[in-house]
Amino acid sequence: MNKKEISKAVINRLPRYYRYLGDLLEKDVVRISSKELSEKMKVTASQIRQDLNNFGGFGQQGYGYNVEYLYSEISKILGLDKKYNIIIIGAGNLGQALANYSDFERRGFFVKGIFDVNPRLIGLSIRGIEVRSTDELEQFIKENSIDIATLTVPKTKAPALASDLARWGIKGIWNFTPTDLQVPKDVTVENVHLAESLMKLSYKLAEKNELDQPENNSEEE
Amino acid sequence: MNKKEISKAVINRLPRYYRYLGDLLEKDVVRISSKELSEKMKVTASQIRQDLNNFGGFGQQGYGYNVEYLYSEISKILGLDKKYNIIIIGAGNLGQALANYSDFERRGFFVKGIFDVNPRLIGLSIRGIEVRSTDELEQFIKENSIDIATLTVPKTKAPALASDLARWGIKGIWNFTPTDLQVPKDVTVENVHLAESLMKLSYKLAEKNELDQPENNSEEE
DNA sequence: TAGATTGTTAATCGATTAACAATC
DNA sequence: TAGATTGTTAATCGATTAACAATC
Repeated sequence: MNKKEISKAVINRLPRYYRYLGDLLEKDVVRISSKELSEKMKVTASQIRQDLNNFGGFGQQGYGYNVEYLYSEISKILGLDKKYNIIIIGAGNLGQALANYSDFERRGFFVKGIFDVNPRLIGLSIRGIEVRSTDELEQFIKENSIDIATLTVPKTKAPALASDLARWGIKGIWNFTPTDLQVPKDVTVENVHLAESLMKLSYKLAEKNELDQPENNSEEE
Repeated sequence: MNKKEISKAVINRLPRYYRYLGDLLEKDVVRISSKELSEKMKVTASQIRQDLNNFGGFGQQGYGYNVEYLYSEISKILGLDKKYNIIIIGAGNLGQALANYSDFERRGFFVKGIFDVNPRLIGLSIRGIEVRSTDELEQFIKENSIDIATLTVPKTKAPALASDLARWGIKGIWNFTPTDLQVPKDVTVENVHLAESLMKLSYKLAEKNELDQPENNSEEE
């Protein structure tokens, strides 16, 4: 039916290709071969060619890839040619930081609303966007055709909120809460688990430390 | 020499096990089998057993795993039994949000300093920690034996900063800038690429949309 | 045309799952 | 003891890398 499933590993690498191509574009690089790119990105040229060929033949034998063209093709693959209306739920520090991150708009993500339960935050203006009460969520989502909700609320509030959002027509959840949300299959969740990221760093540090130690390998004394 | 290399896939899953076990612990669950846990986490029981056995036999035949014990073992594996001194470089919105995220302290990560180049931010106090000038970085790192630096600075500043930090003895970098940092191999980098995360969400949304469309498969008209 | 480099098939490697003997 | 469930080996599956014919 539709082309064979793209593996998750490939999808995870796409934004990175996009970033490197953007950097090349800024430096006015016109063409690049999979070999050159592979050296910059520290992956194999083979992997780059395999990955890209999941989506089509974007290169030319004997030439390589045109940077601008490939950049724009990947941008389409990533859906960055579309516009998304997004809201941020939870106007705490992280929510505010995300609201202030104007870079998202360049990529087509427009912050239409910010919500919180805290009366002290409601009414506050962040980059010109007023913080609203979460009571208004349902109506706001429907009236402003919101596609994506960013969740920066306390963990305990997340599950109920996620199912409400799904019911109200949200199609994507950018989840910053440390939980795995249960949502209907027409809703997509992308997680940012900061605490887990920090733990991975901690693991790697601890691991290196062990290798350095003269290593006391004996069990009990 | 040392036990066989742990794969990256396993390490990435460890913090998630840790989170689920923490949740079970809060619910006063005493024991759990790989089967039960696998149903909660939506992975195979086999994978759980394989993953854990990379680090040792934490379970007991016929019984399963003691939640508290396993939790504490994983915590050690992740290096969460150690204390880390951390600084945040870049006191913008995201830096401030991270500084305010007190939860890190519970896991042994102590924010000792916050730094910025902006004179308007210097002197400001965040959770009782004064924002300092980046001029003081080298001295501060050495005097306070800082282990980890969190990078929430503009992309352009990141590469030079990373190599300075390595020189000054930082062992881990939690990198929020959209770049892959070049560091000596005794320094560990853990990336949080928010823009890339959002692009993955965007990809998944775009992909679903395509499947819904009646799919106009013809090339050009 | 000759040289370069892709697109793609085949080979290898690694990770996941299944199966089951060991054992609590 | 019988039942349950681990730890671990073997089988399968998928992803990465290598190789090379196609072709610009």
